[in-house]
Amino acid sequence: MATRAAILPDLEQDHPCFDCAVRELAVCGVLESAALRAFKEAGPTVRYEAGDTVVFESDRAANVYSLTTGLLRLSKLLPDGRRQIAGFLFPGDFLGITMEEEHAFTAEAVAPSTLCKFARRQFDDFIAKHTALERRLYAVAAHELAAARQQLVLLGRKTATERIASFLLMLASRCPSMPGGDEIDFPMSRADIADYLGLRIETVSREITSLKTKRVIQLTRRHSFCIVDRDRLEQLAEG
Amino acid sequence: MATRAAILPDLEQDHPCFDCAVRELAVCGVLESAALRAFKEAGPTVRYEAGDTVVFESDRAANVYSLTTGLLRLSKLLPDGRRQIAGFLFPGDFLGITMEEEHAFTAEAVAPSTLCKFARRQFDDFIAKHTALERRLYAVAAHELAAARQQLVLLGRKTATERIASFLLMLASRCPSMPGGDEIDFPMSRADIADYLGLRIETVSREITSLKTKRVIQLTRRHSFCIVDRDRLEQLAEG
DNA sequence: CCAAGTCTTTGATCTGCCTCATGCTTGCGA
DNA sequence: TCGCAAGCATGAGGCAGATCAAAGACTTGG
Repeated sequence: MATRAAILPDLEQDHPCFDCAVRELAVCGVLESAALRAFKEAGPTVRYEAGDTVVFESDRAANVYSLTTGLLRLSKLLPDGRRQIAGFLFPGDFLGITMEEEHAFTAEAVAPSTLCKFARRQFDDFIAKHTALERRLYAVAAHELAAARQQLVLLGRKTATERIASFLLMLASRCPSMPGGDEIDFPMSRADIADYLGLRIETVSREITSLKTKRVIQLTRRHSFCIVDRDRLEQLAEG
Repeated sequence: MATRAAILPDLEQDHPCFDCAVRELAVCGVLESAALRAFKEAGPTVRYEAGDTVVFESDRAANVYSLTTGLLRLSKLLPDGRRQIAGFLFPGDFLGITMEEEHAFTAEAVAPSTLCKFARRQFDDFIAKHTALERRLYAVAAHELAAARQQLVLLGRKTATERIASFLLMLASRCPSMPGGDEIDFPMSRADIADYLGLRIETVSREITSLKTKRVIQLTRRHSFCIVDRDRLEQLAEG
């Protein structure tokens, strides 16, 4: 995905973006040194602790964000308390894909997170001048759309076992494991997983136990696991 | 949504776009007469009958389309035959939001449909020269993303009754009824509805019957209905 | 106008996941 | 180190929606 060199030649070593681990992944990845400097000047770096709300659904969409470290969840609450998590945002992901006045979903930090924050007005002015960024944003939106539609297949047609297996494979592809190790850390709770997969926490717990018993995965700690039999897991994910 | 006048002053009366009923709704809505002429020259109008496949998942995404009349469904098939419909495309909708090489979903005609077809290469060249179109495409992608995520809430957390009620309200807002009348026509079968809502056809049929019995809706013919008690229907859709 | 096929409705029964209940584990502050 | 709260696991039983079965209701073609 990211093909250019990790270090921009003309960027000062003390610039906040200089050692950003996700610049290539993020929307900023398409910007040259000068454009990147101007871009970063448009907004500060902000930090949220686990559980904090970054944006609330129906709030005016006054800002957009680029997640640099941590994990966010995008969720919606029904009047009676039922919750659906529409997706998780990983480092490099963009928060604020909309042309509407209000946010449609709540974004909360699942783990301590840092984000680059931009006023939407300034952000819009900026992309109008930088076509590459505009195209990148479209690519990101198209990619998110395909991912959301893929999740529709999971929620509409997959069994509990298939959902859990699919979820673990997604984690494996998105959560970086220790170099050399194959242990995958994930900060979300069983409740988050349940609300993402359209299940109840008891079912999530039972299915994970079942995969452990069948020696498909191994639970190292509560929030980390290893894939023991990847083929079998992929098989289980498809049905 | 569409704010400009319905008729472009400089467009010839015999131009295929002249009496296009959905030009304002479609991506073309942002183009001036000259740009629109150039745009339309880039691709022919094509027609598909009910059941025809417009694009197949995993096909190379060589073309993009703008739907002018009819109805399409976007679907995905699991290896064992389970099907999920990710969405329906109504006149004015755009088909081909992706930066990938391949289509992720199959698009089929639910009713006889006409589309403006564009080679993707030419389409990309064109949008690079017309910023307004590029922004409009981003707006469309963002809108579709929000709709898909809203559908995730339905599939993950709503009951069968809530799903059907939500679906009927969506139809009411998107299927134009006869002027003066409140009868809503929809061409999709019970199987399509079931695969869109993550239910079985028997459940769809039972829920529709139940709403009819409760005098919330009235079934005029198999593929058309009237909303008798809209407040109640909206109440049922939310839970 | 009728025959044959397809789509839809309705009924009876089954089952996967939910609900409710309880105990266990883990982490954290006193 | 202990105690307590929050999160997680596990068991028993229930229910919404699936599955199986069969009978209407349109549609199409001869």
